[in-house]
Amino acid sequence: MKAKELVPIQLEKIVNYHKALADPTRLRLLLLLSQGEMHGQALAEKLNLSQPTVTHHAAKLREAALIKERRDKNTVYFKLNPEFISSGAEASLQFIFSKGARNMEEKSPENSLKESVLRNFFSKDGRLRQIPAQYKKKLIALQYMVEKLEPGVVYTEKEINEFIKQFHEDFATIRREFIMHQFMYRENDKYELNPQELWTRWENII
Amino acid sequence: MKAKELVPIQLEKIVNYHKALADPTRLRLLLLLSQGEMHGQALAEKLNLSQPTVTHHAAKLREAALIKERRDKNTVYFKLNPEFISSGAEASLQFIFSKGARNMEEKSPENSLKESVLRNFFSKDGRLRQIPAQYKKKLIALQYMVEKLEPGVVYTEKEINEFIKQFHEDFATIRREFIMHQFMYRENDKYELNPQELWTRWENII
DNA sequence: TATATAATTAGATATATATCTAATGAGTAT
DNA sequence: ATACTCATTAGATATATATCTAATTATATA
Repeated sequence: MKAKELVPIQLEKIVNYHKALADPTRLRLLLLLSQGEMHGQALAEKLNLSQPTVTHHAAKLREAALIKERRDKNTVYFKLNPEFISSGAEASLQFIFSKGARNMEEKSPENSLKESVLRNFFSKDGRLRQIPAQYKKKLIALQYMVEKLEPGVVYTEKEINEFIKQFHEDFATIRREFIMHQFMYRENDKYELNPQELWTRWENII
Repeated sequence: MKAKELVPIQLEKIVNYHKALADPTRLRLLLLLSQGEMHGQALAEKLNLSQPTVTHHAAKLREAALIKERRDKNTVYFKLNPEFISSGAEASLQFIFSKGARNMEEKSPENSLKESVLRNFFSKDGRLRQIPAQYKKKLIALQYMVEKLEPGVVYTEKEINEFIKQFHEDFATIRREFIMHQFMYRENDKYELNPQELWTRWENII
């Protein structure tokens, strides 16, 4: 747990899924929610926790997409997101048994390249120092950023610009690259992620 | 993470399963093992870790029954225990969706009773202060201890005695109780756990 | 017996995180 | 406006844990 390591997105997602479930309080919370919707106060009572602690756990579960929330007046109701609970389990099994990842070697050139690109072109706080000139490296950098967008969500151009500005000032160029290399799809100034299969390669998982 | 909480065994098992998978290094390790058996040194190299760190992770994975080991000369080979990997995932899904746990209430009398027995009859280091006289409480204490044994393992009488002595001096009485209440099965001074269904009740999970 | 190799244990250290209290924010109702 | 309620954020603290190096143990071989 010493150095802040650079963990590939897919791997990180699986880790977060399991982290979310690796705590007895959160499991109890989910078990409660399996009986139906419940709001924060009720959870705090039933679980014998303070409200802030419930908020804390809810945040973790939300990040792992294990629960959904809705707000009514000033009360927040939580409920399970069952789809994601099982799909996460499936994903991690697939990952471990590496179905379809036969031709993925731990130390393939792709991986060391990816590592070095992420290390060299991104600063510690996650900003892109400069857009790589070399084609392959540029793709790696683009993919790294685009993976932080939510699949299925329709973004406005403004939102995309803001998103890209997190990483680099030149949002116009990068936005164009996103489209050009098929990471995203545009219609009437609305942007959406293309299906991952279009741009993910198994080689990049580890 | 403040007070050392008393976590029921089944819940703890699911937590440990997910903890084991909640670390990128361990996932990489499993992914490597999915290609086949590998020994410690090789893992250390491939993962860029020191040998002690590999031992550390291997221990976690072994505790969660995710890998198996065999020793040849002075080399230890690790391999996946695929059965457990998927059964753990299944168990946790079952748990969360609490199939068959309909009649389990968070604050059922059973649970508060269990909690109070565990709190009052076991000291902080896990020893049994005294054998509860009351039937229901005695069962709870016995179950708590017996759950620390490994299913499927055949123990000698001596081993069972040693095991019980961890908790209480009077191993003879407790050993007899184990048999009497169907927690264990004996033949020719060999002891084995009975199938859990025989003595676990869903009410006791939370 | 002495030496070599692999693994584990012990101990140190830095990071992560579960929990609390106190303060702040958000929304409603009087 | 004021007070009330639920939720979140900030900050503090204790525990857990991932990693390393050094020391020890286990097994094999010369």
